Amino acid sequence: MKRDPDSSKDLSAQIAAAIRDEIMSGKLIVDARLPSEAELAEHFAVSRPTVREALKRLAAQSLIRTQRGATGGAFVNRLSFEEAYGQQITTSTLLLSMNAVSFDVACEARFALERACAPLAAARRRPEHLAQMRREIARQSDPALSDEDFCASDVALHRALVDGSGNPVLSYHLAGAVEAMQPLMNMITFTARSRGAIIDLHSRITDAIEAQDAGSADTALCELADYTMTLGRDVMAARSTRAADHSRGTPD
Amino acid sequence: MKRDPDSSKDLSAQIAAAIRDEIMSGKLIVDARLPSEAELAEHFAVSRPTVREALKRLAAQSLIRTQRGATGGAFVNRLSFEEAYGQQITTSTLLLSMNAVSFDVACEARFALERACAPLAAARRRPEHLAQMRREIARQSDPALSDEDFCASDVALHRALVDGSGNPVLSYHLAGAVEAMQPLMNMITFTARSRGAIIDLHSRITDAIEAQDAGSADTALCELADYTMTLGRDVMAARSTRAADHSRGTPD
DNA sequence: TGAAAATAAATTGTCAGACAATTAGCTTCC
DNA sequence: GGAAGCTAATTGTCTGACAATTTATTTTCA
Repeated sequence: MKRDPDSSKDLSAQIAAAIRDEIMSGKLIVDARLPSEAELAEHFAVSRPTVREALKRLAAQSLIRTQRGATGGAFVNRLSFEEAYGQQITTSTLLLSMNAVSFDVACEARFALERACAPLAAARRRPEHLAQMRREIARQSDPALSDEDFCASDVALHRALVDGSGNPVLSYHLAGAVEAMQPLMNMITFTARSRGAIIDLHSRITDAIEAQDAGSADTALCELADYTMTLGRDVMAARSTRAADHSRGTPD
Repeated sequence: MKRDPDSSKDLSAQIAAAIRDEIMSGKLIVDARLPSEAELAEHFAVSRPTVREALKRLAAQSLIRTQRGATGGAFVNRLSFEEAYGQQITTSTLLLSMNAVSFDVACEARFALERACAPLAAARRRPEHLAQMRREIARQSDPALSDEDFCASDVALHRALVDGSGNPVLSYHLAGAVEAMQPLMNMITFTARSRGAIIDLHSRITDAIEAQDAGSADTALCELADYTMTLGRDVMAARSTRAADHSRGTPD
């Protein structure tokens, strides 16, 4: 375990990288205990605060966990699916919001991936997945629901569909794609008519999944993708029209 | 910007969470400068080392970057696709290696997602994507190539295919799925025969993408998925047979 | 006057040492 | 035997200091 001496990075970054390599290469296995902070400080010839900064970097990625007390220390953490979901969602959401990713591109990616899950979900969905989807459809049918909650329910329904594939790795990869769309969807104002259309498509998808009819599910998903993109384009068009009006001095 | 007072987490984790919320909610926009460490320490009523640990946590997730000097400080970082790829790959690789995910499950997820890219790639692939794929096929045809390099080239080919979809968000989501398979693929010993079969399928896929024939590309991808899973199952079978022999005391 | 050089100021990076809080294990006492 | 207390190890946090780096300002000199 050695840090790169002629690196331009911070000491704490170098040390974090050295330990990360040990973990990713399998030299440090799950639940293995790292040397104490004092020992690491001595080993790398740095001070304890510097070691601590390095450890916090690793903790931020859920690579280690720490425990106080006599038998405490830093331990290699088994990255759980839950933690991985969380990181996936954080990264995906920021990537989309910070890079001016167009609604169309994000939507295309999301539905392309979701369509990949549909056949598996149709084959393997279990009663709880169907129940979850029906529950969300019921929620969405409440006209008192705010646009934001409508989007949240939309996300929940789609995650249930993805989970129906019975492949946790697939669920993990899709988590970011589905959740990161929520902020973009929140820009849309859902009229009673558009809600009705979406709920109708959600019902068709759920019915198809229940009937294990992958073809119908795919068709409905494609229609939903088209419809969602249309809504997105309408918002963009309205926005640019308003901006143009503003620049010409037209009142609101 | 306030930290949760009755949280069981570390102070540095609470502060990191508070700042992360500000970034994710958009209150701190890209390139905005955070208060200096001394100011943050005063604001949160903690010491500077604690603030620094919090900032390192955020830096580990590429949420901020720091700069020394008079006009330096911590700035909200625009999460680039490159950085997001990296985090995606790290997380995916660890998730698979630490959770005893079966080869089949990981493989199924990967090919399901990749099949979702194929139609888009067939429609939009550009010459550089085809060239990259051909180049990797040529590399793979060299019998002197080690198994590890063969896998690396395999990953490179599939990433070129994914990038051919022309959707960077899709490429981002697939990066983890494709790259994280590499350690699992490395467990397989590729015979000349299996290499030939794989290269043949790679060629068919590339030809189909070049001909913009999404159907043929999908068929070849499915065959490749089946073949890869067969190889994986053979390895597992051989391994369990050997283990059983060992437990009965049979010599190697 | 203009440009180069020196200086000052602000900020992060690093260090040393200390004490608090927590936890496991051991010891002592009943 | 069990409960209470003590001890040791370890992480969590604080204080204060100095080094390194970068920008802005001032001074100096041609």
